Amino acid sequence: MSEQWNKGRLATAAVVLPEGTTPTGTQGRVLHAALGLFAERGFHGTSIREIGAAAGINSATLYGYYSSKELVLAELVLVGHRELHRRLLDAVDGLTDPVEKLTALVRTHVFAHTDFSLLAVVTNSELHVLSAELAAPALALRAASEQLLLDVLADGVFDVPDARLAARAIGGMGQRVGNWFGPGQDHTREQVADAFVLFALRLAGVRA
Amino acid sequence: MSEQWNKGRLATAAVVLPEGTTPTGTQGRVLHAALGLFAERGFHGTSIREIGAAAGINSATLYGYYSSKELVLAELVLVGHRELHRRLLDAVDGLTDPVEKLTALVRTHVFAHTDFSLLAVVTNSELHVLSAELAAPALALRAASEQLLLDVLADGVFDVPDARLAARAIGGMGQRVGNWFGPGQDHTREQVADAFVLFALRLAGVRA
DNA sequence: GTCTATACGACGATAGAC
DNA sequence: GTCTATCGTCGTATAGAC
Repeated sequence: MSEQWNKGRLATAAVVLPEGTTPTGTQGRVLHAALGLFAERGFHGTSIREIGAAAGINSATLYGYYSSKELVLAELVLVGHRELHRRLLDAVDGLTDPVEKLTALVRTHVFAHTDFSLLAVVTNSELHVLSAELAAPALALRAASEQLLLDVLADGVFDVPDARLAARAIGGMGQRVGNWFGPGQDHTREQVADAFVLFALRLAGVRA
Repeated sequence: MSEQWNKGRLATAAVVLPEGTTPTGTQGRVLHAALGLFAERGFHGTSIREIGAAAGINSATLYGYYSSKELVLAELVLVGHRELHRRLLDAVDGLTDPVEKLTALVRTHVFAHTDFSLLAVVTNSELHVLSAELAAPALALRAASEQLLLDVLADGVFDVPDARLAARAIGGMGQRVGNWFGPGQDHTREQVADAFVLFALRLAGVRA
């Protein structure tokens, strides 16, 4: 499912959620509506009435699916973190060579941020709104994803002054992709991924 | 001026603004209060009453200094962009060697994000709230700062597949520093800057 | 400059009919 | 499942006294 949207803190991008693992029907429309609005205006900048209108239902009907606005955000944030973590796990599954692993992780990270840029923005920039209890599952997934990169970088094959700083640098450059990648921009997702893989390998001291 | 603060989307950091170029007295307290609250809860998550309380004045008194909440944010966003741009200009002033220029830019960029992490976070993540008119001056400064990096990277000495993608990558890794750097973390600002300079040089194809 | 008091619209959420 | 109607609260901003 997709829809064009006009944003503000990000490039124009389609409102897309991972398929198969997210609700369909009215509940799915609610999630998509909330995703677009949260990405554009932020959680506190979006009202329950606006979400309802964008989903084609009355705001009161929303409460049949989610008992608070915060729970809508919690679901989006969890979906985003789950999708990224699942993809990263799949990407390194079966690989043994550290360079191949780093390549796969960066490539996958970039694609997650190009293919689901709105979800990435919401997931990264609105998580802080959630209560500690609601944020916890997402934070655990985030820590696990970071550890995946950290383990690869600490493998010994690479030449970095500090694996944690290298992980922060690589993670940061990938995370920002969600803020600028979009249709009105002249690089393909593959070009970005290829370039960022090269950057990450060089950054980690791999000589081509 | 500084004060401890407890956040959520960023590490614990002091509420600091550049000195000399920002208001003092009550107006200064308003700006500092707003900076801490906007960083922690976001613009829409912060009320005029909370800003007043944190500044030690009644919310109505605020309107003697700023005629709307949006104008408070606009000033912070402008201060942040102005400070970064000024520092970047100073950093490369007089330099001719491209490698030295890139080194100075990255180092300065990192320091701006370690020394004014709250301002960096607000500046980068709440700018989208402003109307086009109020955002314009900050966006112009941002474009100028990006161009500074782009010009250096396009100098010919470096080996990158695409200077714009390299600039995005370097900018992204630096920008994220504001979200995790803080007192409760075991790297000094110099360690971060040294590491990120090395990363940026390698990324740009400079062999050490 | 700073306060108290207040206007008034928008907010999240609920009750109850269909 | 979805609606209309509404509750109580909190939002930004202003008026006017001191």
